Amino acid sequence: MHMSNNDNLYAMRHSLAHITAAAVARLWPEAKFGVGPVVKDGFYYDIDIPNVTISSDDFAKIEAEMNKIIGEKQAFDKSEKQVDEAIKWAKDTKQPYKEELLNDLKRSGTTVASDLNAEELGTIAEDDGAVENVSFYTNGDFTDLCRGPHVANTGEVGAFKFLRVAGAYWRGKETNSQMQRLYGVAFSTKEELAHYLELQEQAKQRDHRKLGKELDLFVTSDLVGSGLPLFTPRGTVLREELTRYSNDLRQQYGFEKVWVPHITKTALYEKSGHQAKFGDELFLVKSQETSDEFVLKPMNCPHHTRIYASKPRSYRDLPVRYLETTTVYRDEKTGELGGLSRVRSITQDDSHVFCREDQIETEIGNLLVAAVDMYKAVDMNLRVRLSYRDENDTYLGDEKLWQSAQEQLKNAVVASKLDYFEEAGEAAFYGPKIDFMATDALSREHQLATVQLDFVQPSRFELEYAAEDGNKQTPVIIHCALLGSIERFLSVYIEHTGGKFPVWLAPEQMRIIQVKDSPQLNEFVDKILAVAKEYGVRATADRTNESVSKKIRSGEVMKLPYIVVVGEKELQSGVLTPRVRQDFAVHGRLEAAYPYENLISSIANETTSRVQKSSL
RNA sequence: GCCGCCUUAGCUCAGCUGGUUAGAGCAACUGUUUUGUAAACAGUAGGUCCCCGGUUCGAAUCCGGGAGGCGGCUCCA
Repeated sequence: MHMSNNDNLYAMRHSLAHITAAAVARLWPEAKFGVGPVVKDGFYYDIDIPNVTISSDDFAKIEAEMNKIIGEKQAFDKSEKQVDEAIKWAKDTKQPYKEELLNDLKRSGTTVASDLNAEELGTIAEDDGAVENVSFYTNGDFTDLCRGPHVANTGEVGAFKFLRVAGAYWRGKETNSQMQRLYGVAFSTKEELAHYLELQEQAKQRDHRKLGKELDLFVTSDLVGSGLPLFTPRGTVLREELTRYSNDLRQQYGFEKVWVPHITKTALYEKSGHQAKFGDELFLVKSQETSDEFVLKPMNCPHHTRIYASKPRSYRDLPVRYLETTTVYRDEKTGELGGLSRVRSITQDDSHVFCREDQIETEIGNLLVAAVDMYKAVDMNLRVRLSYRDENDTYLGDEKLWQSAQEQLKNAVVASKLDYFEEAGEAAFYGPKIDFMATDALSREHQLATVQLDFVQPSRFELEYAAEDGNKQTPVIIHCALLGSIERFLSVYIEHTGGKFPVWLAPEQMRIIQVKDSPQLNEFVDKILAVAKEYGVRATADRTNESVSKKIRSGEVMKLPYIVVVGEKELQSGVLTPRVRQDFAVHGRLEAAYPYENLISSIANETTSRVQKSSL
C-alpha cells in the first residue's frame, strides 16, 4: 500500500494512541477509555481509571509497556461490527464512554457532542443519517473502537514520548466527569522527535515569563493577587512607548484622548446589555458611605457613549473619535490566568468612532493604515479575517445595514492591500468585524488587533445625531484596539523578539561603561549622559568597580542595543565606538567610530523613525 | 472553577527512604584591585524551607486545608 508521508504519520500517531490504550489496559485492567485522537505534533488519549491518578512518574512505566507491544510487532487487524453489536461489546467490556459514542453514532452518524439539537446535528453530520457499521482494530488481545487508519503492525510507529498528563472534561463539558488526558508527541524518526524537543526548548528560552524576570520588566506579588502583574520601570517604558505610538497613529486621523473613571454604577451595564454577558466576570465594588453598588469597568465603550451623548450632535460633527488607553478589569477563572497572556487587569489601547453609515469605509480605511504601520514597527506579519454574519438569526441590527457595512469593510480591506480572507458566521452578534492575525518569529499566529462595527450599543444607549433633513439618526460605533491588550501584546512581543527590543522600545538604549574612576573621565561621561538626555536617548553609565569585561557581560545579558566603553582613549579623541547588539549589527559596524554627539543623535533618530535595523 | 504537578536565600537550584547548627553558584555588602570589549580576588551578611493545622520523641521531608505558580480542560470512534 502506498501512503504519503503525512498519511503515514497520521496513521502512526493514531496507532500510538491505540497502543497507549493497550498498554494502560494491561497496567490497569479497570481503565475506561474515552477518545484518542491525533493532534498537532502527536496524539492523546483520554482515560478514566477508577481511584487511580496517572502522574508523570508513570510515563516510564507506560512507555515501557508500550515498547513491549511495539517490540512484539503485533499486527493491527481491522474488523467491522454492526452498531448494535458494537454497543453490546461496549457494555460487555464495561466501556461506558465508548458506549455513549456508539449511541451517538447510531443516532446521528457523528460523535459530535450529543446535546446539540436535531437541526444543528443535521448540519454537522458527515453523512446524513445513522451509520450501519463501525470499525475496530485489534492487536494481540486488545481491541478498540477506532476509525483508523492504523499502520500494519505495532512495530511501525516511529518515535514517541509522553510530555504531560492533564485533566480534561469528557467531551470538553464542565458538567461531565473529568478524565486524564495523556499527551504524547510522535514523529517518524528519532531525529525528528529530537528536533521537535529542541524547538520546544528554544521556545522555553524565550518564554515571556522567564524574560520578564531576567530583563526586569514585570513582577507579581502574592499580596497583590493572581493575574495582576506589576510593571517595573523598564517594563513601563515598553508599555508607554507602545501606547504612545499606537495613540500617535490614530491621533493623525483626528482621534481625541478622553478619560473615564474605572468604576461605575452597575446601571451602565444593565443599559448596555453587558451585565448579562459579563455577569460573573465583573468585580463588585461596594461603597461604605452610601448604599451604592459599583463595578470595576470590564470595557470602555459604555463610558465613551456617555461622553458622546453629553450634547446634541449634528451630522456635521461626525465622525466623533475617542481614544483612551486604559485598564479594564475582568475576573477570569483563576485556572485560566497565566503570565501576561491572561490577566485580570487588562490595559487596552481602545478607541471608538461614532459615525454615519456612509463614513464607515473611510474610517475603517484609516484604522487599517494605522494597524499596518503599528505591526510594521514591531516587525510582525499581518493578515486579516473579515468576519461576517451568516444566515443565523441571532444577529442584531438591520439586515440592510449589515450588508452595506460588510461591503464597506471589504472595500477598505481590499484598498489597504492587506492579505485577507472572509468567514461567514464569525461576526459578533452586534456587528461584523475585522480580526488581525499577527505572526510571530516562531510562526505562531496571534489575534491581537480588532476593528469591530457595532449596531447595538448606539440604539441601546439611544445615541443620535441630527441629519441634514433635521431627522434624528442613529450613529454606528467602530471599536478599535491596535495592540489589543497591552499585557497580552507584550506576552507575544517579548517572545517574538526574545527580549531583543528595537531601539525605539528598548528600556535602556545605550549604556556607557566607564573604564576607570578619574575626575576627567567622570566629567566626560557626565557630558555624554547630558547630551543623551537632551536628545531623549535612554542612557545610563556603569561606573561600578568591576572589570570592563564583566560590565560588558552584564550589559549583553540585558540585551542592550548599544554598549559603549569609555576610557582614556575616548576622552582624548572624543570619538566613541559602540558595541552593537548582534541581531542588528551591520557588517563593519563594530569598527565604526563616531564623535559622541553624532552617535547619540543617530540613536535618537532610530527612536523617532522606529527603524528596525540600524543604519548608522 | 475542575484535574495533575510544583513552591527551599533577591535569582537559579542541591538537600537519598523523617534524624545534629538547611547547602552551592550568581546577585548584594565590605576590603584589595583602577581595570579596554561576555564573569578579577578575598571576606561578610542573607532562610518563618509559601501559610495554617495535624501525625511523630523528632517534619523542609508524611497527612489535611489555604495561597501562589505551571500544564491542561477546542482539536471529536
